[in-house]
Amino acid sequence: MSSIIGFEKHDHGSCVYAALQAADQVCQDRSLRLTPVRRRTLEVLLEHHRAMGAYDVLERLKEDGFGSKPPIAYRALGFLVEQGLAHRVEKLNAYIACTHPDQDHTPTMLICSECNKVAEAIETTQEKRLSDMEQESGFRVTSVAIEADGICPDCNGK
Amino acid sequence: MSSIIGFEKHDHGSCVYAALQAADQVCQDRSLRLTPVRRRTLEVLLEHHRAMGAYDVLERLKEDGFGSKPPIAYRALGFLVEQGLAHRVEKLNAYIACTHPDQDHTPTMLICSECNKVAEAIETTQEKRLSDMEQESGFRVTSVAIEADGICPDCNGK
DNA sequence: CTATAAATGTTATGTTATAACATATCAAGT
DNA sequence: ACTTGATATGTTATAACATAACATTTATAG
Repeated sequence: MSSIIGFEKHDHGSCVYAALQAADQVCQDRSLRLTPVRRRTLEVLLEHHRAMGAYDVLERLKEDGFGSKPPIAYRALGFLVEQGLAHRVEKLNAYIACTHPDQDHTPTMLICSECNKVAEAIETTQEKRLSDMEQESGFRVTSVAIEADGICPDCNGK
Repeated sequence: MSSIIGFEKHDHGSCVYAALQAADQVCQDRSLRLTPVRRRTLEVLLEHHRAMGAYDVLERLKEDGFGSKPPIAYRALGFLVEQGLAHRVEKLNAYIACTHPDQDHTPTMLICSECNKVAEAIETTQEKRLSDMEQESGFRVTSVAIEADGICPDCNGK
């Protein structure tokens, strides 16, 4: 059983349902509000295992009668990302629903440069590394970026 | 001895000199031309261990009498990145000189969200991982993105 | 000394993102 | 219920990042 969700066939209906359930739970637990825009934004992202640009999301929201200006989408996406319900895919300047929002994790994104599909790998153990996942999923890696945000020693000292 | 270059004090003059030397070597080896714009672009990036936006680089190039339109900078940066002489920092939409252009490597970028300084960690062994580097460098990680480009199994099959 | 390829340069435009401010909605305390 | 303070939504305007398409120049091989 692979820990990589996105490439192989799966019951997408329940995949979506579970994600929305998880989102409700997360918000309840944290006393946050999964408002209509936010929920809709997540639904839109959940439709396919692809990253979507903020403007594409916005387009969809606009169709549904929500606001039509960039901040509408950026704020909803920002909320979802903050809460771990979605991830930002830096290499694509795009956003994707998280496939396992319950666990705290470092997302590892496998981005197909042909079809643009994106799968998210779960680091089940500390030992798992990309080459293993490559084996496991049949994804052929051409380049990797690892980027950590944080506070450097100098700034830490202050 | 740490494998992370950027945060701690070092002889920056020789650091720059070495990088330019390496660049000359790389281009010679590959029959590529380190033209004036390209070399100057690298020099500009090498001035500090920070990522620079393409437009900031462009500003500098313009001052030196090179072309003043975005493609000038993007092309030079693209060349440097392709040849492994610089890296693109996805989280910042910015570029930084590589601190060890000789070795083929997966860059791991440590980005300080306070001062914007960026250090590049070398994965000396397969075993090294971020938590170790954190220990070693005093960099406190708040979030990590691991992103792999490649070809997914579906596209691979075709 | 050409012919060809590579690199540089420009114009124009496309894409992604945020600051700043106005309005509406919610939730807690009275 | 009513006010208040916080949170969320919405708008305008603009900033920041990036590339397509084409013209011109410069290097290099024949």
